[in-house]
Amino acid sequence: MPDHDLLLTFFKSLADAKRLRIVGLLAHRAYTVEELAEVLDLRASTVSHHLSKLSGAGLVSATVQGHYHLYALDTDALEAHARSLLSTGELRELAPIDEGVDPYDRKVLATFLDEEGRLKAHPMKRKKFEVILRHALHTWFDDAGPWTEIEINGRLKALTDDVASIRRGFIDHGLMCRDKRGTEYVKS
Amino acid sequence: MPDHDLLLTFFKSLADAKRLRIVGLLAHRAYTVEELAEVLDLRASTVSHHLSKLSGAGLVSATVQGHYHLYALDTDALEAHARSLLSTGELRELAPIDEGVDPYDRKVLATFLDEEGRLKAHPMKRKKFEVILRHALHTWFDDAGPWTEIEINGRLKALTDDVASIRRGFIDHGLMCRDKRGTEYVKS
DNA sequence: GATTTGATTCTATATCTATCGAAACGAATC
DNA sequence: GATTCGTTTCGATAGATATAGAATCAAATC
Repeated sequence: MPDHDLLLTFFKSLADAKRLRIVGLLAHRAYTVEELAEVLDLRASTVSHHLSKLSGAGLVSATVQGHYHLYALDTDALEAHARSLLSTGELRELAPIDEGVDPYDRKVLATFLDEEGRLKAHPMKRKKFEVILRHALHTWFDDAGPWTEIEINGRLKALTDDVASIRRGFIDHGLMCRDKRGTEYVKS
Repeated sequence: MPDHDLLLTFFKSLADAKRLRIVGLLAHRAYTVEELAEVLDLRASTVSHHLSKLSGAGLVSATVQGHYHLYALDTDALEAHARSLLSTGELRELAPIDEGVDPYDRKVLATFLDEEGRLKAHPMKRKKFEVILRHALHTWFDDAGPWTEIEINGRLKALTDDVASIRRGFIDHGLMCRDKRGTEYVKS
């Protein structure tokens, strides 16, 4: 799970009054589900739901003890997230911005990529397709290479399922070429 | 606004993917509403709504600049909240509980401790066992710690010969936790 | 003053989620 | 094995909220 989603589930898990109180209670000692239900004036099923959210964010964990499930706070996870809020550096990584990309390219990318950065449609115009190609090359092939076809396909999976079109595009548009034996690819 | 609600609005304000990205973007530089709308692919009115939430939590603030409203991140507010997550002490204040020996506890202690204050039997009920644990913690571990396992065993000898059960109970019930190296114990 | 531009407010809607009750489940007890 | 007890899962519902669009507002430009 990328950094962004990790932080998001973290915040979502704490964005509820009852769950905040649960964390507060668990900061004192471990509780069972029914104990929490009693204190919070909720049904056990509701508390269970809250605990599953907190546990999904890694904030609490249960140790099964015969009949009971003892829920305890994981203070380390809390600290880890808190620390990432203290550095603006980490915050910046939440929203990487493409410096150096010129306005036209940015516009094209915004049009053809969705929020996850996946290809929404194939640009018909050659010029726009090349913007996509350069973006892909810069994003997933920043190392020196060479790469096998399998390797290339694997990396491009993040962009689109139609990896072949992109791979062929790299060749056709002169951004990559094959080595002598034709088995491996390298940047031109 | 009490501590609890402050933290709640803080978490609610960040419990949204778009708002997290806004914070990430503002960590780079200040943005206007329409700039953000463009980048996030949202209407200006929606962005305005998000910014009002963030501003309600004190995370961003706008400086009016002629035509534009320049929104900037308030890193101090972020740090302040992050810091409160780092101390379990502050977390406990989220859910104050009434310490003090209540009648029920006294009854349990009378049942399971003999005249010398030694454990007559192991309570089967979890709740009663915890009464014993809290009593032991309060009686023999009033100092700050940390303690080695040997030290803990020594002190608990006054309570019972089966020191291991109690020591394990401290951990399982969230009253103590181990330090990083796992060699020493400290109150949670 | 009229117009334009950027931002906010208001209203409506579609999605999400907190909550409950019922059912299912697993472990301990009878 | 049947039962009980604590927990989780499922289905339904009511309340919250993210979003868009229209209307409003404020400042700058004409």
